[in-house]
Amino acid sequence: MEHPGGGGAGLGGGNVPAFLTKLWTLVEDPDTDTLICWSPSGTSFHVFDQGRFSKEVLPKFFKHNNMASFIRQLNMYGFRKVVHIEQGGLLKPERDDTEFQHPFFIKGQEYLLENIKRKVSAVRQEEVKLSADEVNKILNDVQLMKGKQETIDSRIIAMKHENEALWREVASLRQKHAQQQKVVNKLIQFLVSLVQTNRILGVKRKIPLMLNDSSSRKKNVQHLDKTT
Amino acid sequence: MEHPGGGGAGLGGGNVPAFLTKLWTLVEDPDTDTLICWSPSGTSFHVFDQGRFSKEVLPKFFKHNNMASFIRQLNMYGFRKVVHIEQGGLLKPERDDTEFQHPFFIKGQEYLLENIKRKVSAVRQEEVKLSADEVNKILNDVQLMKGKQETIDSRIIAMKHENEALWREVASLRQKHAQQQKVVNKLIQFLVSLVQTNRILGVKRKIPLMLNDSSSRKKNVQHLDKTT
DNA sequence: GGTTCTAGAACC
DNA sequence: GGTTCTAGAACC
Repeated sequence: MEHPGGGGAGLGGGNVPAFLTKLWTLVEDPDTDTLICWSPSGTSFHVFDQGRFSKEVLPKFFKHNNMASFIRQLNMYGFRKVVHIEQGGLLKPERDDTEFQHPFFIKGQEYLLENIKRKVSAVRQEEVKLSADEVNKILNDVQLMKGKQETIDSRIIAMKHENEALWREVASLRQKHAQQQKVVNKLIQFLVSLVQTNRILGVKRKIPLMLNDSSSRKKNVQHLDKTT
Repeated sequence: MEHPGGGGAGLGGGNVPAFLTKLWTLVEDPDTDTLICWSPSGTSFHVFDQGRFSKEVLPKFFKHNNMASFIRQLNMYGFRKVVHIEQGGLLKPERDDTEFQHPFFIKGQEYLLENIKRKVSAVRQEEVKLSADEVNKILNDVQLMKGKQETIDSRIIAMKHENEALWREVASLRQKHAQQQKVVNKLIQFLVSLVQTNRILGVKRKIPLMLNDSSSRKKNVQHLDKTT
């Protein structure tokens, strides 16, 4: 069913595209050897006189008579034109001779045809399909992120400074507190001695102090001790 | 000097590319009318029998005898093939007839040739020339920046918390300091009254206090007052 | 998957 | 800018 075209060369096996089976038949056919045939080595084929070939041979196998369409198909299947080095204008006044080749199109190696794959259609792979507009959008985003990072960086620096100043103030306040505590202790010490003196003198007076009040919040900030 | 090819049709004026002057000459030349000539309306031209045309006419004007190269040049200059609707297989068994047209290629309007411009070479505009590899590199950079920003964000949050705790400790310490100051004041007040009492009793003693010492650093942290 | 017209790209 | 080989893309 997948074997259209009356090539009739007994091409079985794998699913070989119609173009390849037709091409094989075309090259093999001795009747058309004056226009299309294997090269002597069997690794390529020649087309002579494109004008006659396209008008007399192509229509028998394809739905057209254009050499360009034939070449397009060859390229689509990975065939490459064989380029010849200039022969310095020898005897032959240049015969109309075009040669094509494909690593899996070899005379006598019919089974290799299965390895010739048609190039995938041009439906883009989506991956690289980026318009200039989309690229600009990405670059714009990057620019925005750059700006945001600079903003954040300066904010971090400001916070760092604020933090350092706070640590200094905390240290200062703690020191101040310790100093005051010393003062308080000395005062109390002094008072005690004074009271003792006064007691000797018979003086009695109530002392309204709240010495324990200021040390009750100490636990709140213990986890802040600098460790860095 | 910029006028090669013996067109000789008296093409003066602007800098018309050689291909266009040659093409004009070719189409005008009555000797080649059986192979290439104006259409009856003069808005396009026909090529008959590509085989003979490419082998007999092209070499006389160009450095090749390939129809494909001729068509490539036509397309390069913006010519378009004129596609004909199928004539339902009338009398003519299809003559080898190809027609091309360009809005500025009009019979008798030679001066219009200057308006036909060769399409710019395929040297990419650099802007959209991005390989998948380069795109991936950019996307990778964006990803890295994203990660960096997340790191910074969490660091900012940590610093913010630390800062808030510090502000709380500063407030606490200030309050503690104020409390202590009250204590100290009360102690001093008490002492003063006590001393006065003692003076009455004839007691004399030197008081070794350093009350001014703890308030001398106050200016260091004045700029930290919270304003938010 | 086949056919057609046009364009890309390398080389000259 | 010209020539050549190959590919893109639309349409069938």
